[in-house]
Amino acid sequence: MDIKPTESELEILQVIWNKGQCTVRDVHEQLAKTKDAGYTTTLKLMQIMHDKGLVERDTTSKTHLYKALFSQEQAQSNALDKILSTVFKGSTSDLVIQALGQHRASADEIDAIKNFLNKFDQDKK
Amino acid sequence: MDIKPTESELEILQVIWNKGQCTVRDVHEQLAKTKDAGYTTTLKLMQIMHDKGLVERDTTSKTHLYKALFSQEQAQSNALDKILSTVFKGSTSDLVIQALGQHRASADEIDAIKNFLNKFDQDKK
DNA sequence: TTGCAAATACGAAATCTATCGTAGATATTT
DNA sequence: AAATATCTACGATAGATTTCGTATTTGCAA
Repeated sequence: MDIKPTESELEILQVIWNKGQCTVRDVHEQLAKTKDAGYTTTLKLMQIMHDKGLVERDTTSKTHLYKALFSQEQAQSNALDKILSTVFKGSTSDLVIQALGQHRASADEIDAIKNFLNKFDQDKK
Repeated sequence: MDIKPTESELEILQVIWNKGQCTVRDVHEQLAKTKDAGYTTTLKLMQIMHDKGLVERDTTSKTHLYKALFSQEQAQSNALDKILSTVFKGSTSDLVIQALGQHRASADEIDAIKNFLNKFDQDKK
């Protein structure tokens, strides 16, 4: 998959990832909470996303149902690659440390990370 | 500062961050290593960046000198905020774990992160 | 079945971004 | 001083992205 969602497409994908399955109206109403764009704008974007293969849709009933074909994991991976190379000079540790410093993580989260690091160490041996 | 650098602008900022101070030619020659765009393209972009307030410039001599007004730290912070909200559902630990899993970190880097986490714990008490 | 509401399809305009050509200004070299 | 090289200024274009208006289709209700 060598297709990169645009900014607006990512916004839409977010909604779809959350609900699992969406109509255009679902997406549009969610977006309308923070943004204001017309309904047909959202529709058009979702049609384009379908053309690009970012989503699939079920057209059996009048109101189409969209599902994501582009996974959140893929988006995460792409996003990390990009900011690592553009603003972190490729330093993963810089990124991690800054992320932790900037956004209060809960004790549970910290534990999760520590566990991960320990497991990581073991794998290396 | 509510100005968001574009992709190309970030490429240019990277060069400026590294050198601290740049002429258009400096930037252009650096970019030319990986890309090919005309000199005036780089010039134009840097002029736009100046209009936007992303950089300042010293115009006392014929060849202008550019400095960044938008810091790398700021770019990092923005980038993290953005991908956290768009693709990581706000979960810092997901982001961190994925970053570490995806990009091999050196032992030193891992240590640095562990130290940071420990220090973090202490601060909380 | 007729009319209405809600959905899709589609073209086109409006923006934004990046690229480049050309003109004019400023230094440098011969 | 004249020619040459280098730089900035600036407008115009091309391409990508986003937005929207209008037409058409579909289902439902009166």
